[in-house]
Amino acid sequence: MRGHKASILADDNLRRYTPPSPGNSGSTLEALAAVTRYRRGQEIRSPRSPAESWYRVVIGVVGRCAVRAGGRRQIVDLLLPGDFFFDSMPPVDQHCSVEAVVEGTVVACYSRERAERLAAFDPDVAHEIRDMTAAITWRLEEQILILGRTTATKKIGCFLLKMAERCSKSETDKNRMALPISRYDIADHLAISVETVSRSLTELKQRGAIALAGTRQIRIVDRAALDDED
Amino acid sequence: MRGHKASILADDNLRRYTPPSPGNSGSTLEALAAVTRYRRGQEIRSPRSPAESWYRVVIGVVGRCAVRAGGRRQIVDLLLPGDFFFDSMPPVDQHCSVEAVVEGTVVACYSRERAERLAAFDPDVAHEIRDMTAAITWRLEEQILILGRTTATKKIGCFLLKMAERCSKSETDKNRMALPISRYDIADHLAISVETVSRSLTELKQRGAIALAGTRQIRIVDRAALDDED
DNA sequence: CGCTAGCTTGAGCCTACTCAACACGGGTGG
DNA sequence: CCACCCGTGTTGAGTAGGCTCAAGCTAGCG
Repeated sequence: MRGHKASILADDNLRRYTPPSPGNSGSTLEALAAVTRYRRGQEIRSPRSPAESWYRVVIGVVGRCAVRAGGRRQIVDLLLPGDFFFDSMPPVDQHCSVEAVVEGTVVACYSRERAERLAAFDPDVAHEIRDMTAAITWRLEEQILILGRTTATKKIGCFLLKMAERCSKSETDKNRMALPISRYDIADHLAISVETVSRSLTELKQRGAIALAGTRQIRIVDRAALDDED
Repeated sequence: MRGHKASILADDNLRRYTPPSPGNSGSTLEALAAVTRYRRGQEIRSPRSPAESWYRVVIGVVGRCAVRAGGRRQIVDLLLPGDFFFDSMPPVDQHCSVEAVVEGTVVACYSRERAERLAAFDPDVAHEIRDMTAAITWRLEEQILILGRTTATKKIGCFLLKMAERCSKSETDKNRMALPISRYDIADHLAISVETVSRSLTELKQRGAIALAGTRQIRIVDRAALDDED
């Protein structure tokens, strides 16, 4: 994106699909990053300070969840390696948490206060921060569009396309994907029941839109059948 | 928000719909604002340049819509006076637009490029921009939580609470609200049919959760019955 | 070997969508 | 003025899709 200058927040060592930007010596902000490994289901918190922090997923999957009073969980935002997220202010009425969705998830944590101080000096850092908040907004809007679909099968199809897009960045086959999360997590993400997730997948398989190898290996056969509009 | 210092982007002059006067020795960014009035359903575009812009709703309601192939419209984000929004990159597969939802909507438009240049000099402006993007993120997440509700009545109830919160800022009665949009727009916002919107409202009325005076005047009677969790 | 977690499939019920009809109000034109 | 139309809102009947409850199935693991 911002070509010539090295990305300060996204260290090449940690980020997988970062645009090549060498020559970055003495990155101030990266030195502040605290990289932590989490077990599945473990809550993600700032290890150094309870204040607001910025995070970036390095390995695995992170879910920003809201737990309703009835015990139902909803994964508001699903974060893959390279994605940024913030400590969110908890909503007034429902409990909100951030947790690792897969085992061995690795997250880099930055101090928000110091990052903002750095941004005040370096306009490029400020611009980069805006880019990454734009990415957050973009993900959320896509999620709203998915949730607005009429049937569960369309939601699943759209979700699979989006996940394939995000999972297979800079990979050979954009139609092959190792689904990183369980059916239960998909259900909580799309606000449908697990049984319906399973039924929709088998329906898509029988319709010839996708092909399954095991439960997690998914190959997209007919893209048009997946984003099939109303 | 930011205490003693006056907000630069949200100047009271713009709230009163004052066209920017050239040579104004006041706020730099305010002078860049182009304030335009829109008819209902009219698409909102930058009047001065096709480049990316920042907008703020002054009067009325703005909807950021996605139109599917089947003709179904979805209002991804609903913006009330004081809310900011950006030109969004159109999604690849579905057409996206920004339009005035009520007649006589007034929108202030800023040059993104010049605002960013100003932000590079003034850290307070930069912080303010971050605050306003955080507000966008916050709205979208709330919308996802609403769409994740199980039944249409719960969606409507949650939506009413959110709207009452946003409509009656700095007003006397937080339980009384003049609903600014039609049932059809609510339906497109919550991804349910118009008939279901109407049915849910009558159900809430009969249940004693709300009281209706006409079709748009709504009084919230029992808040607990509206955000009733699963 | 039994246990558990993840996944699938079936049966019945309930919700929301669709189609349809009707009520109401504000316009416009005869 | 009334007649009419159109946009909005409400209500009803029938249908389709998703949820719940329940059972079974597989794989990994102590």
